[in-house]
Amino acid sequence: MSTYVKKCPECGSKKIFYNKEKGEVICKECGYVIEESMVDFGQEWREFESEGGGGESKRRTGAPMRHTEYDMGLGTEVGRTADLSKLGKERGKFLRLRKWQYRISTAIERNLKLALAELKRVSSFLKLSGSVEEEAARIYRLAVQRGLVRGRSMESVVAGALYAACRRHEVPRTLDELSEASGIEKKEIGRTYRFITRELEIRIRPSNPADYIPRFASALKLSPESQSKSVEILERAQKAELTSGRGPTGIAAAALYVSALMHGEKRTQREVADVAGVTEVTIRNRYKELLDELKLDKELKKVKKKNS
DNA sequence: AAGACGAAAGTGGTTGA
DNA sequence: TCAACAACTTTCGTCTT
Repeated sequence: MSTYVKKCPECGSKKIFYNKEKGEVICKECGYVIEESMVDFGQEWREFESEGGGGESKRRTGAPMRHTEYDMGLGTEVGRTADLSKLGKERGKFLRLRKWQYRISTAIERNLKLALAELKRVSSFLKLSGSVEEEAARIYRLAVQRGLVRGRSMESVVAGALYAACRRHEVPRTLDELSEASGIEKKEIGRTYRFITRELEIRIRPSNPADYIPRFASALKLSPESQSKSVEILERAQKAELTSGRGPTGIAAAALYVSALMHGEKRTQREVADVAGVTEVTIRNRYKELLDELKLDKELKKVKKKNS
């Protein structure tokens, strides 16, 4: 998978700690800050209406900037109003230029229209929120501006942008889900995702296993109690340094599996594995680590006695 | 019979020389 | 650029419920 940190680049230690409040990833061994808080990609559009008083002066004219509109409501054109008769020799050049510009811009617009249509399709398939969709559109637009689409299919860049947007908004989807929704291979999405985030210098911190819990839990129809228990387990796992370098989905799946057991809502490893997009083996491994390190086996036995 | 468990070999990606 | 490596998967045999 993608960009969760495995080792400290400074001292090579694997003791890596993830501090959500500060948005930092720190090596416990040498204190090296591996990832700073992310670049501010805050929304361009803000609502000033509700503020009493001075709001009026700040308000923009015209429609809000929406990145999902294919040309943001703006457009550039080589002047139409120039007096052609004054141009003399330059006239031909001017017309050619205008034609060229027209061709290029319509080509870009067509591409953007297509891309945004695809983006909306995939995003509604995954039931993503509007703000994630906006973010993805922004990322895609940036990618186009930097010429990063060249040599890649438009669809894969869209998928990569969506994947990145989801993670920035801490509602991560798995590569498998993106792959299913977009019809692009997992590998390809991962590749373009890595490429565009590197080129655009979009910093994305390692995804937090807890972000996956709500979705997985509801897919498994687990009670809210099990769900919050699994989050608690995850917190303890982080403290025990069980999470760094591991696939976040596997850890989330194992935590859910245990907490379901503890609340008498047994799900098979296979069921959990399927919704989390990992194998039973991975769940078993994480599960075993959780029991060993967090002494959960005692709690489990208590529950078992209760039930018998 | 289904699910859980674990060993062994294979895959794709990262890292460090 | 290449080899070592860690995480994860696939496959399969055995044990448990």
